[in-house]
Amino acid sequence: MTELNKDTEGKILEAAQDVFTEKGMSGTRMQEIADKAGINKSLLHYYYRSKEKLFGAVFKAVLVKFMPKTLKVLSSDLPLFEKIEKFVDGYIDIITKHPSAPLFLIFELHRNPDGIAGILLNAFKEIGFNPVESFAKDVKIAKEMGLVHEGVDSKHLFVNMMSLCIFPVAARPLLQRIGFENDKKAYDKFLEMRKLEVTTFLINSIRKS
Amino acid sequence: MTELNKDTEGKILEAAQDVFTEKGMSGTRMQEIADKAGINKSLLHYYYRSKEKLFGAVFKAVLVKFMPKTLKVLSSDLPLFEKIEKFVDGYIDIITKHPSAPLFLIFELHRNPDGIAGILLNAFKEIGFNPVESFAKDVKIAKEMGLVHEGVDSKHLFVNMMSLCIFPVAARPLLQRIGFENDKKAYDKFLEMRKLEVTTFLINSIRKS
DNA sequence: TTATAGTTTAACCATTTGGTCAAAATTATT
DNA sequence: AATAATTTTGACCAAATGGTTAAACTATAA
Repeated sequence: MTELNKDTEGKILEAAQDVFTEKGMSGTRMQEIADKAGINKSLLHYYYRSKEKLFGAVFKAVLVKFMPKTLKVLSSDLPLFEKIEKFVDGYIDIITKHPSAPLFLIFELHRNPDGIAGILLNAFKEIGFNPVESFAKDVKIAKEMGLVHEGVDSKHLFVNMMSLCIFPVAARPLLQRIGFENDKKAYDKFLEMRKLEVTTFLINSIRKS
Repeated sequence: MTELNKDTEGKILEAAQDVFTEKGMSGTRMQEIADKAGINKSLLHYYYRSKEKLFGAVFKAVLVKFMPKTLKVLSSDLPLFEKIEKFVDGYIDIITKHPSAPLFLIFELHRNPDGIAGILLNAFKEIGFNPVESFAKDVKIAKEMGLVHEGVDSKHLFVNMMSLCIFPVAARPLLQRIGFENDKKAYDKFLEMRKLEVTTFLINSIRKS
């Protein structure tokens, strides 16, 4: 629990977030959430009518935790290289703090794509901002300024950036074992270094000259 | 079903693979596997004693499908750049053919890291080959030949390569929607192009001169 | 043909699980 | 203080689920 004094509804949502992001929708038991929140199982249904409703609330909450910071960077008018740097830095930070969140989002999206992707797309519509399109503009400008190769494809670049940030955290249980002898601290350090590594890696591969 | 005539045990394993990789351990119902295999639920327990045993068989089968091809490339004595090219090409191919497999592996590994990673590590031990270490040697040689920058870190490079191959397939339900208007063919094409894109992207970022 | 071993099925069982409900406890209102 | 509204609990329920078992079916060999 982040805060000590919280109303029941908040305590439930927080506990639910822990369990849902860790075990996914189908792996989560309402009883476990209740235990973690230190309350009776019936209370879950009192505040959130059903498991699905509670799941929806959690999913939204996780999105809200992730989107604002990252969108702020992406929608800023920083030049491309700085934007990449800021994004990578902030993104690796935030998913390191919530390591099970991205895998949770991806897995549940895979399970029920249309039902869940709707939430995301609506969020984009509401703020009238699509990160992919916005990124394409940035790349175009950088090309016109002669900073990046003409051959650079903005969509590939965007996907590359996301991949390089998310995958090493999502696949940590695997990677930490096959490449770091399961040394937690070593992997933490590795992730910290990745901020610079990924940034220079990305920029090196697109920079002209 | 790939083959028409299969013994019951094979039919079960194939159906189980479909359902498990799609929905994960906790989201899978034994009944659904039985239905998909066209047999009685009791038969599942006749051939594989329990759900966990069946899950274990599936997990191993998925590993076996992935490992050999990729390990063959990684353990070959091709020079670094060609090795990267061959690996990326083959890997994107195979995970495009089994799109839910990598997410399945990662998710289940996240759920029960020690229990499951053991299988993997044992597989490596058996063949006396660790892809990460082997890759480190290749990079070292390429450095000595003056082909790549001194600053290149082999572990980052390896993780980058895996990330760039796996994530775009694993997160397809999300990416296809936010960047490709949910156009399946467009995303297929995007993935196909990624083979070249990722290869040049990786090599550009490490090549000297 | 008949005995035998292996395969498949239907009926059942025990437990788990999401969910309900009425009563108790607590808090707010008059 | 008395009453009403809200919150919390424990007991309970129906459906789902992994698993068992005995019987039926099939193929094989003597």
